Amino acid sequence: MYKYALVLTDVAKLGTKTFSYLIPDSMRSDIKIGQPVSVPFGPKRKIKGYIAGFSNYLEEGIKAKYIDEILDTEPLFTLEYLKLLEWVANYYFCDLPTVLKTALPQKFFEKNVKNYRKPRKENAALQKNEENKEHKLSPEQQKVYEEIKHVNAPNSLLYGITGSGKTEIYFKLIEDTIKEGKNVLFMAPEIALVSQLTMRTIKRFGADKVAIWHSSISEAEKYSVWQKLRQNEIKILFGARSAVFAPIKNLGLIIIDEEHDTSYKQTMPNPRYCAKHVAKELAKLHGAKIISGSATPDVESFWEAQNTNSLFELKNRYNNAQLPDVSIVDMKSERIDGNLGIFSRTLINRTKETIERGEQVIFLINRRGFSTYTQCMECAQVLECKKCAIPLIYHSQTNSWRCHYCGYEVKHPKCENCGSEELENFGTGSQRVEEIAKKIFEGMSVARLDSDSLNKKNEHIEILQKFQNGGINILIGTQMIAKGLDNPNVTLVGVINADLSFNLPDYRSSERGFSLLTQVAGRSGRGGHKGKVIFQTYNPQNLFLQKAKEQDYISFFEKEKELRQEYDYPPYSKIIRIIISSKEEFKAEHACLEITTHLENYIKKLSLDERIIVLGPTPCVIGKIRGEWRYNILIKNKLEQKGHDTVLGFLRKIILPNDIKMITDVDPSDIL
DNA sequence: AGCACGCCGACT
DNA sequence: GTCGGCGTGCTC
Repeated sequence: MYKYALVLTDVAKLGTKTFSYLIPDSMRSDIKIGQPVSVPFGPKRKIKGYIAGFSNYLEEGIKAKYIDEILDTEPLFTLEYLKLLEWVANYYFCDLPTVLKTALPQKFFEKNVKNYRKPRKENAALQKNEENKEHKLSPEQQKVYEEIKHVNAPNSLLYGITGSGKTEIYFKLIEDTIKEGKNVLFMAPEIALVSQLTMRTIKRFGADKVAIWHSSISEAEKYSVWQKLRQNEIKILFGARSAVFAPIKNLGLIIIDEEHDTSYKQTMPNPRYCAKHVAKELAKLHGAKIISGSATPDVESFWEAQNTNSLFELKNRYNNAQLPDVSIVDMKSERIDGNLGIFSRTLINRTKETIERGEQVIFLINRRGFSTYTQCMECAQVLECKKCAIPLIYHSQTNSWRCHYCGYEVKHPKCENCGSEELENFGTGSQRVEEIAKKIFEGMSVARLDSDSLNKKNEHIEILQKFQNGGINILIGTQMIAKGLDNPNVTLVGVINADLSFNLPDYRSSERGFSLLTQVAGRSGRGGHKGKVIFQTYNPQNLFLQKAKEQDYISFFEKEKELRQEYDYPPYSKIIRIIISSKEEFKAEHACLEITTHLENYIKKLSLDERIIVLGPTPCVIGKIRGEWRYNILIKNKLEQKGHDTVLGFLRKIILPNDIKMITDVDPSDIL
């Protein structure tokens, strides 16, 4: 019997600390990990906390108080669950309360601590099993399914070209898992895809014991799902990245669809976790299997799958549909011939022909807004956000200039340098493409879909539905439309500026560019008719653009692998990025330099400097955000866990003045 | 986060 | 001389 309980308080900013409280004799037999308790805190406060462990020892100089009350005898989470969250906190360098806040429904943190198990009315019953016909796998699908089924590796990667029918294989595996009496977690990178998959699954298996979990689900709903999961009332949980934290019982299978997608990594607030990585830990806890799938896998995932014999491949499109023909149009020669517009003659003609045949067209433009920058015509100064070191983007809908980072907006800007109002918009954003397309393709129905068209609640869905029903001839969109859109009537995809995707100063920009272009190309020709894809470019010799044209992932991978190895990038190292920021530029720079020097010495002393490479300090590519100047250090760790522990151990000792901030991003998705 | 303690300006 | 400003620091 333990004397003390370790209580995790839900008071913010308390760090990783748990507080030790004496357990009153009356509670000793009931108390369990995961129970919410009320404890005295400070001179006159009582706060809520959760039991996170037990101990018989007390640190010196601390006098323990007694736990006040157990608020609910039923624990909210298990010890295993807590271990998973602790792993996240340790690996991603943040504190446990922060992880808890991300993982548990907000309702658990409400001040009013009573009434945990309010009975909730059932949600409007989802429609049941409509069709119950046989779902036959193609011989290729069947073969891959059986291979995956019998492989011993805990994580398998299903690499299958766009339209090859990965989902049918998932379904088959889900069926088997449920037959074994185990439950399934099915993740997709974003909410729209989660909904699509859920619908498809419900049609197939019925709505019984299916639930959804992502950031747009209401807190009340999350709470209700949480309770059902704990009662083992859910068989399949669909969700975006935050669903890895759902307390699924008896988990047998985790599916990670579109596994290349960077949305699996949380970039913004702590914990900056990657759901794919957390899923591996989760799977270990349950002895569950993971199946990840993509047409353009993450280079690291593919590498790992190759090296662990857990790679499975679908080489053909389902129903013998063919991959589209991809061609590259050189916009430089288009200019030489006197066409200064954003559409090449080829793209214009193909578009008209396609629509005349009654088929549909997609234009991809990887930039929202009207233009990409605005310049002073007197002194050539580019209009920038005062708080962020990035150009302001003109938006024609609101007739204003906006910062895509901090949301700052001006209606009547003047040149920062000379005060002139003679400003001109350069470059191409989705709104400009829309405006020009409406002129060129007069009489055809043109619509735009990007995150700016999400303002009105259902506009997004309405546009998509209209497009699916054939009511829109040409759909213009940002990368949003490259994901999952399955319209068999689309036979032409035009990429307005294919270079944009490759030009970011980031080690993964080739991967992202290749993946975006391949994914969007995959939207073309999914039905009976062969599709066509046109990449417009000013840089037709770009190697990765060529690979995207060939739609040859393997060859892309081989080339990219060489580059990664040469420069010690993942998968040949793991990256930890440290961002130091401050309102004063010199403070950020100075602190960053100091940390770099100390870190380098520390690593040298341990004789690890061959295997842990410290780069920096350098100003971040985006040098200022919301008035904070940013410097960064990049650490390439070739020692796996040991290197990771060494670096984080060092970072834990750093204490900074409070006008200087430090962000640690483990396995960053970008380094901008 | 709260709520204390603490050390400097305008009031009965 | 005291009431109160919110800066910093601690809470098992």
